Amino acid sequence: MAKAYERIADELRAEIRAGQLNPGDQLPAESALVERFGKSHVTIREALRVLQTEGLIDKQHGRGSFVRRPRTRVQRTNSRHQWEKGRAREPEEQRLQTGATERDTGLEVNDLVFHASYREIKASKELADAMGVPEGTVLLERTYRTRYSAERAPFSLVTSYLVRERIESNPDLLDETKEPWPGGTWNQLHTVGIEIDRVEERVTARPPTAEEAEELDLPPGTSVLILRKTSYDTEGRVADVSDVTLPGDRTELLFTTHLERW
Amino acid sequence: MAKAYERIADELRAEIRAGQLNPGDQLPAESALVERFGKSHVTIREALRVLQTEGLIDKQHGRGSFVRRPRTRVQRTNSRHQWEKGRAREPEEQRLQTGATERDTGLEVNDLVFHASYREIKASKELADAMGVPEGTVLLERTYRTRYSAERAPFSLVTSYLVRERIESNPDLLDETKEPWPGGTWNQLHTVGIEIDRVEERVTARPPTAEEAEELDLPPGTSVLILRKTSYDTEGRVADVSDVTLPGDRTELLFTTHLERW
DNA sequence: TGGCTCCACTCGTCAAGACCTCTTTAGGAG
DNA sequence: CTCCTAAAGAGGTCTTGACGAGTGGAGCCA
Repeated sequence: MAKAYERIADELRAEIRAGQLNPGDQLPAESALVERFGKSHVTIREALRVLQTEGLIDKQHGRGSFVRRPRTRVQRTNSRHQWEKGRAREPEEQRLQTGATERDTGLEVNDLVFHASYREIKASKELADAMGVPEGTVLLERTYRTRYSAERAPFSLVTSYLVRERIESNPDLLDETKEPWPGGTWNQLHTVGIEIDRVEERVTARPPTAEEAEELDLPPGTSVLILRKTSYDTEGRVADVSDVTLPGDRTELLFTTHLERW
Repeated sequence: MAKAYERIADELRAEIRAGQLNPGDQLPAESALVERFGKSHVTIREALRVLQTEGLIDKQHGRGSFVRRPRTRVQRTNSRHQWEKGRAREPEEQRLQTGATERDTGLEVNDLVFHASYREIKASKELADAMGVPEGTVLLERTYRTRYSAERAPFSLVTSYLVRERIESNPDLLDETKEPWPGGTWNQLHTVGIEIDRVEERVTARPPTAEEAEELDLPPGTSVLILRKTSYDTEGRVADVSDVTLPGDRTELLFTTHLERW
């Protein structure tokens, strides 16, 4: 004896998968489903909630429920790192002309970068471990969002960290009145003679927090990709660490690995 | 005038974040929360549902609600590809001794591979594009699960594809009575002289489908990582394609990118 | 024509209550 | 001492019913 709301969810899910209901199509109104399944309002809503958290439908207050349309994804590649490394030592005028590196189905776009905050913090245990420094070490923390030109919602929330001590030899970098972007973290590192040798990227996924859902404009039934990027210099020391939150329904990470010959 | 269930969810969420409630701790019973907030059963449940889909709490029928404990993650690296490439040409006895490649916090483990199905299919439009062959081309499809030694639930669902024609020169590979595993896809390719040159991995994230949640034993409030791995041979042709579904709460993908020197 | 209001239709929130199922434990039967 | 059972206490399902709130169109009015 299966539960009523599960049976209803199963039936509607099957209809969507079978193509009886196509992306963008409106589902019958809740009142119609009450009739059709002979169950109460609340039970019908429970069934729809299941489909919503699966990301199968979008519910719109006052309008109805609709089969969700797949979103076009912005691609973020690891080959960009090589490109960014080169860019980091270009003179400033030149850097300003080339944009950022996100691509959308082959189409290159600039992202607008919104600088939100730039401050000094003391490394927590977790961060200290990640950066290979003692707990309490002074770090520079930069937080920003990137926004896809055409879209309203940001497509990434970024927090990046540098060890203050390692870039102190260039006093410009510590001047808070100076906008540290554009140029980017690697450019800062370049100015103090640090060369990046390799990048490690750790990827996980989870549901968005309430704040992330708000900021990235994520409807129920979506996930976020969590990416921690760690750059190492040529001596094997951690050069910088970035935490990136990406909308799971609009992002594709592309990693290319070249293998050695036999 | 915020909605009651949101206020309640916010308050409980704040308590969890502040550490008043620690991972593993039991939340007050629903009946106690009804008292505390002066709201009805359904409203309290609605609030808890919010926290559940955020992955903050686990609800256990008959026991109570508990603050979710972070799960230990199994790491899947891209450096494994190089290792697997070498392994593909080892003699069979030797391959059987070395296990698979998942690692758990530095500890190497064998995964048990459960072979589920092996069959021939005709390439759909989508797959044909991915493999660079005409639609309808005959493919070999293999589906299996890997299971982490200590755990009950699988930690990946895999479907991989080969172009039949390209491995026909080794009739052993087409014998359905022969277990194609272990050895792996790349070993099959090796026996017909195909060498892998590079691997592209595309990663996205979304909520699990009902079936994935079932198979991977995923509680509400978790995501899955979707990984499509495409291998290219030394002539730039697609050698094989694999679709992998990974539990987002138990998996960390680690990609290392080496940069060229200045 | 343009703009406004009203209304029908949609989904959203909340209540109170009945009854079910699951877990745990205490206590009794063997 | 072990095993079983009953009961308490937890969450799960579902109903009926009442409002609240967003959307969009029909029709009125200036």
